[in-house]
Amino acid sequence: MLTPLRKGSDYHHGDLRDAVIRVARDLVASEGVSSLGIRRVALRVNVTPAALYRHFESLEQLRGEVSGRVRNEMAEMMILAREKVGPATLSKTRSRARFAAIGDAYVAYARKFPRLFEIAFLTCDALPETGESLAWRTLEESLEELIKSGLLERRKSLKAATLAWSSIHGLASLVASQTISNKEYPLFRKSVLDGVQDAVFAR
Amino acid sequence: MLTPLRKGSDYHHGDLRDAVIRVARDLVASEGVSSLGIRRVALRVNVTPAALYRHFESLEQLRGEVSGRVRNEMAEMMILAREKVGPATLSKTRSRARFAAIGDAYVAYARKFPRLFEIAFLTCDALPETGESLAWRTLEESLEELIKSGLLERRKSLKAATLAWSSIHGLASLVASQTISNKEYPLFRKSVLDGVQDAVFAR
DNA sequence: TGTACATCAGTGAACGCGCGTTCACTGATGTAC
DNA sequence: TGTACATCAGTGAACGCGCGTTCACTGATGTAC
Repeated sequence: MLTPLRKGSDYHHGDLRDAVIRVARDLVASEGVSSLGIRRVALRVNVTPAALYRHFESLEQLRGEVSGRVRNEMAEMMILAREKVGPATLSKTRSRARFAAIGDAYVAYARKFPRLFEIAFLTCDALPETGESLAWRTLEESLEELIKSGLLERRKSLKAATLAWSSIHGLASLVASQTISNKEYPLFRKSVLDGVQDAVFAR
Repeated sequence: MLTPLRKGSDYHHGDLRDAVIRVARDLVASEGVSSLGIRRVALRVNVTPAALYRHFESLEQLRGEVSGRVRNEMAEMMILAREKVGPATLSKTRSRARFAAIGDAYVAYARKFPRLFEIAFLTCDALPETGESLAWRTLEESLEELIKSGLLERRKSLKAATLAWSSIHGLASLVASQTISNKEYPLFRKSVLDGVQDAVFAR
């Protein structure tokens, strides 16, 4: 496992910072936020606890770093799902499908990795300084497509963005926390997707 | 502080179980989920740690108990807000206002007590066996009013419930996690409330 | 009304543990000459 | 090409701490007679 990336030596790890975040992510994914710890992670990376302090100021900062990485990961899944539908065109069907795809991917992520979804939106004291998130930018792009294809009026687009995000995020959160079960999920999914479209699309 | 409820003795506490949950709730509210602990709570209740094991099997169970209590508290706030609008009538305006009130109260709670909102929807291994929640029942009552006053078609009411809950919950969650700031909140709030009504109410 | 007794909610001490963080150190690496 | 040296990412040991849980116990309470 975890072979040093360069040379024969393993006194210097090579890319400890990245390895730590990756392992921390996996730890949270499988055992939950509260099981994230300096020593636990160090053990799994095969490194002394103190070594982590070369790369992170504190546990709190590591937590923030993981949170940020997960938010990015989510956005990447959204983009991937959107591209899988096909490239952007002016087609109404196409842009609608691409829009639905990013919402679905968001919820799918929360279903697949509930613990990661949890840490992504945990109140963090020490977040890495983040500008506008990749996920939000992806949503904006999608709305732009909807406008260009004539499905959405420009003046409605901000409302559309906020409503879409809130309701999709809520669905994801209820799923992740197991407040709604797998059995109830399809109904919720349909209601939310339809509802967003009812409220937002020009008809 | 925390005087014994009966008699002069303080060897027996009187109502330790309830006091523990109450204090645990307050601890979470002010310092977050991860600061909840048997010893911390015991200290604040002025009781030996071991005493708590007369009333709870484990920390995990106490956590679940707090989570349940908070969900109830939220529902009570919702009902209070709804009644403040005025009693149910057949008036369209009235039932719409009462509907909006419970949604607003839900989000208001998350804004006021973000840490409590957090624990209410945390994945818990040991939840107290709970039937249908009070909050959900309150939402159903409100939808029934909307139907009776002619604002909502019965066949749409399940969709209305799920959409309303998802989007309001999402808004609350984004607010609690500080993903959206106080400055952005009014826009989100209006978008969500309007959006739900657009998607759901007969026009 | 007074006494013996069962009940059981509390005490207090101890258990072993893993935690985050610090510090003086070491040794691999890359650079300047 | 070979050597001296600065750099700095790692080690290893130690710190003090607070944690959840256990156990044999104690003493207040309410009940039966």
